[in-house]
Amino acid sequence: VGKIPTETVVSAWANMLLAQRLALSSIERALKGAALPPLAWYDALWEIERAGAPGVRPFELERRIRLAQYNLSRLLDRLQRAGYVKRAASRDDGRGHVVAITASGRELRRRMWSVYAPAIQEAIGERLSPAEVKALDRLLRALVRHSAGAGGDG
Amino acid sequence: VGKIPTETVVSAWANMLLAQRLALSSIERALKGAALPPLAWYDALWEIERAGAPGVRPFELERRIRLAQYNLSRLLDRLQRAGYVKRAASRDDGRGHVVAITASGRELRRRMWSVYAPAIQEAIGERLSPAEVKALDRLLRALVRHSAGAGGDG
DNA sequence: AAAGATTGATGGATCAATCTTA
DNA sequence: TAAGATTGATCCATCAATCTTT
Repeated sequence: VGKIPTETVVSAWANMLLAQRLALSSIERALKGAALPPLAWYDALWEIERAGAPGVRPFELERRIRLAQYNLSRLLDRLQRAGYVKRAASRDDGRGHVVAITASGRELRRRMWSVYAPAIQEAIGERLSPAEVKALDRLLRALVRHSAGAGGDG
Repeated sequence: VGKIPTETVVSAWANMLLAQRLALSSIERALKGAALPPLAWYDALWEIERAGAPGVRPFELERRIRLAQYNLSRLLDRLQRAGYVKRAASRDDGRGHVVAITASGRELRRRMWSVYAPAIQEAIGERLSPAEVKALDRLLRALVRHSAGAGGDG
């Protein structure tokens, strides 16, 4: 039997949904306005770029960006078709492969950040004082920390 | 030219994305586990129920739950087909209509809440102290407040 | 049998165009 | 012309099934 949340807990949840929806839609609008791909591409490219030259296994990516396996599979298809990543058979494990970013992928990631970063600043940085941002970061971190184990999508 | 966010601003944003993704997927999992429809149905039913007997215009709903017009139009189609809402021509305005909840719609909303509420408690209430929840609510409210005007989806 | 990954089918979200009345 | 609302086409997300290698 689950416990009932207080009014404040429900309010915090509702405001989190709303705040994120507002921020996300303004960020996506900014990206589209600059003729750039959606945010999901950024997340994937960023993690793949961080993995460097050896590349990264899809199942690793899956955990880092919290995307279901089949979902990631098709996102990688699109990124590959557009020339932003390359797939190569894994030496260690015959079942899988490794994904690496290309030069144009790095370039796209950089261009996306030049739009994404100011949009984050506008949605968060300009609406709270530095101390408030720090407090918010701390509270959200606490929410994430305790659920490290729990599933993402699958 | 947009300003660059600080590290803390970016961190807060990333943790917000992650925290919400984790909470949402556990909530959706709980609903599915109880053979109930997705969260979007709850939001719509709740606002329609709040509107009471006279019903509510879709363009009003659109603003309250922040859903694009075409998106809402199809969600209402599904709710209507399932018998949870009714549409009727508007007396005041020949262009539009009003939407009202049915008895089985109210019943579904109530059943969904009995799963949704404990899931919110688990995701937020049990991970922060009451004082922390209050602080989080206040900060998120500030993020929302300043963007009251800005667009939702369309 | 389980892990890594993909695929066919289906439903939902989005864009652009459309329709009706204000 | 603009507001309220819907629809056809298309793209993405999701489910279930499948394939290969461990």
